[in-house]
Amino acid sequence: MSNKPSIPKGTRDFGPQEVVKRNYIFDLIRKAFTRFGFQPIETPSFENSETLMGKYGEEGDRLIFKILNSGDFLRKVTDEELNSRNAASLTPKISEKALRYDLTVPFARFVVQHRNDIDFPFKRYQIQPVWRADRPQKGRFREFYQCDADVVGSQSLWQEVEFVQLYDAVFTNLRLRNTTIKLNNRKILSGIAEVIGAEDKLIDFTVALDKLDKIGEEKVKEEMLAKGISEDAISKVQPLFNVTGTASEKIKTLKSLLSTSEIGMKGIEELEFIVKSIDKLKLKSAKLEIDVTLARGLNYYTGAIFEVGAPPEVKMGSIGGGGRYDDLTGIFGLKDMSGVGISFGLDRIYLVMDELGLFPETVLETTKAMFVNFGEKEAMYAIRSMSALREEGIAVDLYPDSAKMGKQMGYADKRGIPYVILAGESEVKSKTYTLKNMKTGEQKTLDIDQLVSELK
RNA sequence: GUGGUUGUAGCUCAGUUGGUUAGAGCACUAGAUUGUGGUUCUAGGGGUCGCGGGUUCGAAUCCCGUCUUCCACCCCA
Repeated sequence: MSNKPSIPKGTRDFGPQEVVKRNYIFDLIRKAFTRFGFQPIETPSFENSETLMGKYGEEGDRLIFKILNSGDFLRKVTDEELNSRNAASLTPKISEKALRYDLTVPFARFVVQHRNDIDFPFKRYQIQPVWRADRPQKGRFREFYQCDADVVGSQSLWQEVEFVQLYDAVFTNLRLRNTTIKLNNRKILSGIAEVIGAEDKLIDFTVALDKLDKIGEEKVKEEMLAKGISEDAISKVQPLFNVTGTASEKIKTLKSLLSTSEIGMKGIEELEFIVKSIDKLKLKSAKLEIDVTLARGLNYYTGAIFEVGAPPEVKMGSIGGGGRYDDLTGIFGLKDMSGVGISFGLDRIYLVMDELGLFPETVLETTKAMFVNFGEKEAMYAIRSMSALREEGIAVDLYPDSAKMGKQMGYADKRGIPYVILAGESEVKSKTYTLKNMKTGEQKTLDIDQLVSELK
């Protein structure tokens, strides 16, 4: 058993049932993207390292899977470089490619590279796997799918409004109720930092604030102090720790807190527009909630920030996120191209839906009916009949060997095939079929037209 | 990257302070049942106890290393 086969940690095999269920989610997301006017693109699994490196912060660089150069990749490395044992300086010399870490940065690269062929505003969607050299844990894998929709080339806040509706549409179609779309704005966070005079500590401040509902007010303050934010500054934003009530009450609190900050007020204005619009339009199953502690995500967000929380009865991190980035393509040399986008975490949505039993039973019924094999003549009759059924779009199968009935029935039962068709000597003679419903045990004799309409 | 946890049959797990030939349930195969599955009964196959090393007369059991699983932190979908 020393050669027991295995797969790398954080990766998974998917059996037929899992793939069918995953495809169910993929299909609904893809349909929603299409209905909202997005067009599909795909980018390579791996990019040039310089495209990815440095875009996700230091932490992100560590989590990017690097691909070793082909051939004699150590030839050009000097002894000195090798002996220095400095991974950061050695890595670019032996690895020039890396697996994509998300879909947003490759998309930015795509936009810049194809700018002359793209009609702006450009609405694209992309459903592909990404890889992170992370340590796996619940809902966290090293290979997972992201389903992204972004718009570039428009600063209109209607995009944000539409993205909230898109989230709502997808989760409603998945029958995933009680999701929470948390909304914040980077400008509000900048405004807060400005008010307390700690602009340079914006990241530290927001990272600490983000943990509020997890570790509590006291611990957050402790962390802020530890990061060098003054006690005076913290007390200035005391109201921030208790922003409660309705959306308009929250906005009111924020307005009084940030009245001196121009950027902060701009952020509130944007937030208010989105909230008021959604209020008029109404959501079907999701809940939109202002959350000023929402700060996670990539540093490139400059406006709205979204994050979707799973239904509260499931313990799971966020199942989606996104936001506006005014200058994403700037890093690739294309300035003033505002973008906004959202992402669905397919693998986590799957886990949540599985836990809540939200997959319709019918998704597993991939094959509708199976013919029992009675022998050569009968098999020919079955094959002929199957052609007709398949042309009608009905998925049917024939047990390949004329094994014992019990065995054939057991096979159909285990595969979850809902109907078995018995076509033996007498049926062949009378050009009929005995259709057995595996759930009820009920059987009836039908001709081909009746069979088609029964299985359709 | 830090801390903890896990690994015994295809699956879920027992296995005493180290002591003969490592067990159960489910699953699998065959039969009871020659045109009827999910229930039942009977019989059978299947494990160098994750891997490597050490201690010992003797290791699934103790020690070290390593890989893997799951969890928390960091960060994030």
